[in-house]
Amino acid sequence: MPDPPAPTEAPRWRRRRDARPAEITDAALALFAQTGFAATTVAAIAARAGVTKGTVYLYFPSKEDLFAAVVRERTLPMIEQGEALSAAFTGSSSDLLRQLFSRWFAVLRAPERIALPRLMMAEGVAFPHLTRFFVEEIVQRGRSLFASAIRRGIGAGEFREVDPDLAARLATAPLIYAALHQTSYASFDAPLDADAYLATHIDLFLGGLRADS
Amino acid sequence: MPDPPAPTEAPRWRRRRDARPAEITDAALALFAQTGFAATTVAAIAARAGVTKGTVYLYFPSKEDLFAAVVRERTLPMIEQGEALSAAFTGSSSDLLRQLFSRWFAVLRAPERIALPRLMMAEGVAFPHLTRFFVEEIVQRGRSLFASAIRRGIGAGEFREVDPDLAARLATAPLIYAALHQTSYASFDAPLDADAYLATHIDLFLGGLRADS
DNA sequence: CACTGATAACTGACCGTTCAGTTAGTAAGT
DNA sequence: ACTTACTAACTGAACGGTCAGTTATCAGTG
Repeated sequence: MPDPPAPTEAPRWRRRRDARPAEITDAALALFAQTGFAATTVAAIAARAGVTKGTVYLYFPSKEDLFAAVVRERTLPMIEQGEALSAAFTGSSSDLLRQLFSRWFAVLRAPERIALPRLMMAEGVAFPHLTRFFVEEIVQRGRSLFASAIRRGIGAGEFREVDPDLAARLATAPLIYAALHQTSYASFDAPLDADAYLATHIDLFLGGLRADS
Repeated sequence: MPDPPAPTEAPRWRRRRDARPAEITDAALALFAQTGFAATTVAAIAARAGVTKGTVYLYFPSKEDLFAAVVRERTLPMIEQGEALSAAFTGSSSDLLRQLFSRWFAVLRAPERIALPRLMMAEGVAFPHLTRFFVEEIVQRGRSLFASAIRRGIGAGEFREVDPDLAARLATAPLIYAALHQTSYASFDAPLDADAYLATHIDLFLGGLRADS
């Protein structure tokens, strides 16, 4: 005869309404980062979050909305952190840029952090609303951070007269590109000494920006 | 009574064995560039090429092989062209770099050209074989092009002593990133003056590389 | 030049599978 | 006993890939 459930047996599941959304977005981020949006199934996200597919749809109306929630949740803090650093900084503009470079690069090199920019770049075409949000709230604000630092340096006579927006784009591109490269190509490419890369970038960039010659 | 087929009536289709593969890869590139690999259906590619799905499978064993064919066909010529330019160049290393920057950027900014790097970055994880090919035959060879020019400049005392490979990565990143940005974000971002961007990059980069101070 | 197979390029209907999203019912919590 | 978080089985649509049949083309024949 079949055993009756032992009294110590754990329940098949628990009701944890408050914890679910974060667990689901965590799982979604991890899987999106690994395999992309289209190639990740909702069932797989659910499984990783320890629930079933139906539960995902209790908290998020669609796979796309889940994606949007992940992007909003996981990218904004990064920007806000940078803005706080910048606002509080009192040293030279070169040093501020050095700080920004290092912090950003450290963050971006984490596979789960660069994943969202990569996803937006790769599969964003299908989600114009989300892309608009991402560009306005992340890309532009991130760039402004660097542009302000450069403008500050020009004002102080520390840097040459250059267009701060262009210079900011040029400052950030190698950081972002290297992070993208790392997740996509690194395993087939020659190894990259990330610290040396960053140091050389800072060196060349600040060298090109310096007010002399 | 039914009309007999008029003698001038065009046949429903033509047998054009030689032309098909190129027509199919053309159509595939256009659609992959627009919507990505996963989101593009073989039927849509076939329709754009003026055939039906079955025909696509007469020429390419699978959708993935079709993708591989597109990548191989459309990226290699770009590299070979750059290598030819570099080999024939006789001026200063700064001028060679200026040339390489301009040529590459012009090519990369064409939406259909940057599409493949973007696709490899975005969906390459699913195709390790293809990614290896792409990295070894395109990414590395492209970088070597710039590294050689930089090494040449260092040898001639024109540039500072820097790691040529790192510098080459830093030289190309802004070009590639801007091209990626253009196809993904540009319609939601502030407009970018591409010529000024390129000029500023050349200016800052060569400024940072110059052998003095 | 007209006719006639023979050949292979091409079609289109079909199949098996996968997956986003739905829902009727079950069990945890109170 | 009542509410609701959660499950699991289901649906309908889409897609990659296949294949039996159709038709354009052409060499060979008279």
